[in-house]
Amino acid sequence: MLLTRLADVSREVAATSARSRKIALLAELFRDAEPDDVPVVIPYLAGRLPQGRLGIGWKLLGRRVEPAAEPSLTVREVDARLTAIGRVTGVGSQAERGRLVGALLGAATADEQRFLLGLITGEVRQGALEAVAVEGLAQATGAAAVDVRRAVMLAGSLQTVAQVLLTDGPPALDRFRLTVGRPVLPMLAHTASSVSEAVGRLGACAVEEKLDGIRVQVHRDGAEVRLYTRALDDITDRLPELTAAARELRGERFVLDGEVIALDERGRPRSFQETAGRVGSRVDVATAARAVPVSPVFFDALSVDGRDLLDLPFAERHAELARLVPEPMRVRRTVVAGPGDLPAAESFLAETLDRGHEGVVVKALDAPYSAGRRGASWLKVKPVHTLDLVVLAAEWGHGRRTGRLSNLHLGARTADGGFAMLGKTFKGMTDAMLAWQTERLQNLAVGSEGPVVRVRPELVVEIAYDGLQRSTRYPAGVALRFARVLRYREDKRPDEADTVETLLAAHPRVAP
DNA sequence: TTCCGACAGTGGGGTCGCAAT
DNA sequence: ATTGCGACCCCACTATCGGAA
Repeated sequence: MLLTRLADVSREVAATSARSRKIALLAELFRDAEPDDVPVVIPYLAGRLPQGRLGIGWKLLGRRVEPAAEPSLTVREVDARLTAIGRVTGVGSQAERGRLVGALLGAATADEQRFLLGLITGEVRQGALEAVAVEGLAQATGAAAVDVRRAVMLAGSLQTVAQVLLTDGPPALDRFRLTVGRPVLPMLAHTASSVSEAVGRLGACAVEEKLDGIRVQVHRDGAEVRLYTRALDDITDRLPELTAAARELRGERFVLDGEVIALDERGRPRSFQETAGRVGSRVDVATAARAVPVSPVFFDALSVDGRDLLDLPFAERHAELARLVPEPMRVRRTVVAGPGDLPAAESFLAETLDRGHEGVVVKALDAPYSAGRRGASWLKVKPVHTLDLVVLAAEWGHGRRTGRLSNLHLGARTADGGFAMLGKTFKGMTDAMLAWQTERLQNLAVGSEGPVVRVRPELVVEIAYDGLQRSTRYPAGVALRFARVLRYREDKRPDEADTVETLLAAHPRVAP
């Protein structure tokens, strides 16, 4: 199949807003793909490269390449050339990758270039990614969409499911079962604004500590242990203490879901930055492990001794977990019968925060494990802080925000009467707010550097954030975590905005 | 007819490791 | 030795479509 066909379909998918039409367009393309093209065509139309990331970003792609006049590239040729680019390493590799990718783009028409650039940078922006591709695949093969989706979650990969499905037909989907050693996409949580809202929605539920660490899926089959991240990257080699812990558990074969976190001598959580730095260290693991030891904390069991537990209610899965894993290695929790038990749930949240953790996850006791989905049966609750800050600058947006001033630079007042930048945010704005702030900020503009428009510090905005973190980038030595706009405060003058001093006083453990 | 779940898009800060400077 | 870049951790929120209620 020619690449130009994919570029055309992608453009058509982007041009239609109807999801059903996007699905139909993808289905038609998948039906036409030859078996050998399938492993490439399916991931491409789901917006991903089958070989994952190639070490090529915007900087290496910055130079414009003269497009070819006529399409000639086949998808298999493109795939082969990208695989070759991904294999280039060592001294001079950046220049060589740049040269190879330039040559590839030179063989592509303007339309094909747009499509390839989107794929390589991971930004296809066609309003259709994996979920729509799954539906398209189902439509192309006559399989039920739910069955295809389930197979993808269990295989952890759309591509392998697509190949089996297109070669052997819908009955072959039965082959995809939870297998020890093969990671499953983890279940995710929605957000609730309070424990009472969460318990009100779920009824009988478990209220569990939410630890600020890194999600980990642990597979053990006899002596063999494997560890996977939320995106299913294999991180076994980086966390020897987790492998050892898994070997000490009583079961021989299991799959557990949990969090890995660095704790101090008193058992209090260290900062997320320390945990993430440790889990990210992969060259000198022994040294990193001595400096920042980590602990596993489990909260779910997906498979035990050959039994697939995914469809069991959470209460039963947890009973299996409790049989297998001793209490210190399980997440702290309390079980409540419903809204009548609200005080117990709320005091559990308060105690959890006292212990230094970030909040709780409220989980329905009767819910199955919805692999790969943000099921409504897990609700996280975290305290939200707010500040009134001053807009120091704004950046022009991309995509659907093109032509709008989008990303705000936020400052708090300093002792000397100036402002210290604490971070940026693009979150929380409605289309109406974007239009309003674009107009308003342009009237306050005093200059610009690249995409950044500096403004007179006159506009006050109320910001929600999850906490402070240490920063080497910002002048106060701290940055806001997950900042988002709540509303503009036109009733406030900039000299009424919050100060760095009060912010640091509110977060004494983070203050430099 | 209205409501709501699921998706895609739009980016944020930090850290590590590798290659370039 | 330092800097720049890309990959991945963590993540919130709005707009939209289309099926559920």
